[in-house]
Amino acid sequence: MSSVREGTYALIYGVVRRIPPGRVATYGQVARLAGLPGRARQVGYALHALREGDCVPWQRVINARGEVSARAEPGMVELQRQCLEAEGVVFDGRSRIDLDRYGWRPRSPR
DNA sequence: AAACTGACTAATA
DNA sequence: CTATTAGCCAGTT
Repeated sequence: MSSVREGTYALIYGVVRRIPPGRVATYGQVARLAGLPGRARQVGYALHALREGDCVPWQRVINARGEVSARAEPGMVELQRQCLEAEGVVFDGRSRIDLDRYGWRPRSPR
């Protein structure tokens, strides 16, 4: 069926799940790919609502500046960074990721 | 049902 | 580079 009126969050999770390991996507990019252009904020809120066990690689979503966005819970930023580094993503001296190099490019040869 | 709450971004100064 | 402004929507209380 067309028009499966899933919650906005479900659409977002669907996109995030497609981000391959070792790659990152920005909130705005995820929003656009989910068919929700301009709703980058909602992506962040959706990820915040995630629970363990949802199998969504939330760690691969970062902000447009190429950095891990600040979270409410302390320690989570470092956790996210560690998870990404474990996938091979490299942070520069200012804790930023080179989107030009690690940004996910859908429909593009790996 | 109204108010509150948030893991953002792009443009401008 | 930082600060400010405006646009954004849905799940919770």
